[in-house]
Amino acid sequence: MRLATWNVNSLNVRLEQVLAWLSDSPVGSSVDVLVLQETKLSDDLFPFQAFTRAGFELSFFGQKTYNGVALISRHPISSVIKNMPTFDDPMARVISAQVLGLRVIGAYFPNGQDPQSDKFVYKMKWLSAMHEWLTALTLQAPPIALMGDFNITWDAADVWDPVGLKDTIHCTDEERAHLKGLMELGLFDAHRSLHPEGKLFSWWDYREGGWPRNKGLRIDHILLSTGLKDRLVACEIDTEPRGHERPSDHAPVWVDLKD
DNA sequence: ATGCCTCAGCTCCTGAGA
Repeated sequence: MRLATWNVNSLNVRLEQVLAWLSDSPVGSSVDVLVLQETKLSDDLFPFQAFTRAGFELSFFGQKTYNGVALISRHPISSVIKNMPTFDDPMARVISAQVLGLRVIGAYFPNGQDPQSDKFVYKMKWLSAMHEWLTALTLQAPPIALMGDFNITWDAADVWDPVGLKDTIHCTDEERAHLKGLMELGLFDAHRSLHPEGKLFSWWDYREGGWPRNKGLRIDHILLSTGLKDRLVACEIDTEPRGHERPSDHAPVWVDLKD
């Protein structure tokens, strides 16, 4: 089973790339469940039929201009939850469903903008809410895959310039404490567990030649229940789409789990 | 340089992203 996450930075702009990735690319054509972030589309404008015609089941939850998430599956999905039941959020950031025996969660964590800003305060509250919700979920039976754009690096190994970017957004101790706090719930970072050397990135700034110079961050993650550890066989970042014409600034991240 | 790109929209500039 292959699960993937991709922040597409506007599904309106990236629709053809997403469909082509799912149908033709070596990685995407084997994806069973894909979660998207930053679709930036209200539900009435979501290109629902483009996916159903291609044979997918899906659920989506969005708003105009900002945020917006979707869960796209080649298998039946059930028990869809939009946002976190315990957190009244005006922004469309979380979608989850039961699929292939897993609770798959696609999440667009807040950016936070600047550690001194109100948006950072919101990010911290949102992270506390995620911890609270996952505490309840992990007490229930199914294994969990929490995937998405976390907007947090784990440590220096996820940062192209850890000295220059020390204590900037995505790299503060406060954000990282929240991220590591999720591991107390029995989750682990699939990518790091297979790539302990780090320095592999999932996002590159559009500015300053971020992509050609490999000046990136690893902020898109797949966290799995520890019970899935024996089934994990691969976790990779598919950098190929980042080199497309009009690319998203994020690359897809995927895991393979044994049946 | 509080910028550098890219995207959306109360759209030809501005706010936000990360």
